Amino acid sequence: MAKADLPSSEDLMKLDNFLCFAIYSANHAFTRVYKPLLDALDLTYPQYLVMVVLWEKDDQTVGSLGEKLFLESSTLTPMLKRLEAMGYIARVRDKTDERQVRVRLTGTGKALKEKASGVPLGIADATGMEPAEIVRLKQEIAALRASLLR
Amino acid sequence: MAKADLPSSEDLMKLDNFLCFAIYSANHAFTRVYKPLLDALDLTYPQYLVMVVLWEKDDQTVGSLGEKLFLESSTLTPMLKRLEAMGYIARVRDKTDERQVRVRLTGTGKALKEKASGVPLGIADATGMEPAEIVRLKQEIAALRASLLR
DNA sequence: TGCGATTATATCGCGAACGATTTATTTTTC
DNA sequence: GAAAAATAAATCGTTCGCGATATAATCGCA
Repeated sequence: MAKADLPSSEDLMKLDNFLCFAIYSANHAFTRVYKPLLDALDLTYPQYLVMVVLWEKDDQTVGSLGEKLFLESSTLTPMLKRLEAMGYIARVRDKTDERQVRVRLTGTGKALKEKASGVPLGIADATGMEPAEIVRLKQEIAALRASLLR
Repeated sequence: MAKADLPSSEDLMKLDNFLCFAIYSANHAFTRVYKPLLDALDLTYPQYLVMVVLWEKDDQTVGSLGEKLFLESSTLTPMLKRLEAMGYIARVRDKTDERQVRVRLTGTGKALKEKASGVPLGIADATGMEPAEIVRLKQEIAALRASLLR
């Protein structure tokens, strides 16, 4: 296949032409780049994403976190228990609707935000991309996600 | 933040501005889209990727598969055992170098390629993107992956 | 030749991630 | 106002994914 050509029908079955694999493997690559930065905070990459959502808006339900992160309660519940055991968050049943669990940052959890403040720039640096380029690519991929979930 | 602006320093900590999260969540979205298509083949999405690599070139070592898929032997070994148990592949020690395990398609495994032939178009369809656009985005993300792993 | 270093795969423990199901609570409906 | 439907989390079983380590085979070199 020449550089500018579209994949032929047999090329459709080659891994290197898979958009999904590019995303799959880029996701793993991100996880690796995050690892050393997050080790200092005692967070895994998915745990860090949860903390980012809570730093943005404290006191959210499990469902609300799940909507923002596209995760199920079956994934979040164990993760949140770990974050609670580490002392970063507290999980409390909502008094007015006992079905819901509200997730709140502890003092330690709030304080962690400062320690994490350098992470985004470290990551941006590792991408080797310009800020504007990052924003554009991010938007394209978010649009793709929306199409896939439609 | 206005649409065309770059993220300000406080915006850097917002999930919606994370390129990594766009990729992370798009990856999950792909997994969901693949699910119904792969159920018919009795394959998970990562197992399907392994089969794609083998359909492209049969008789590869675990290490060779790992290089192409960016996966460790600790991930591949159990996956390959499952594919073997399903009868799609065979795992045999290399006679000339007993450290290596060669992974080969069985007849059933080869035949599965036909059954899977419609999958790529089904996925392409779900992206809602034009072929040329898919190729371009795939290349950009592959380049990003390369930067991250540098 | 033989022994230390390297290489290839496997094993183990842990943390995601999901679908299916369960439990508990709230809301709806009759 | 009680039974039925809906909602929110949690639980369970399975699969991925990795790092650290183990095991086994091969290589390098004195």
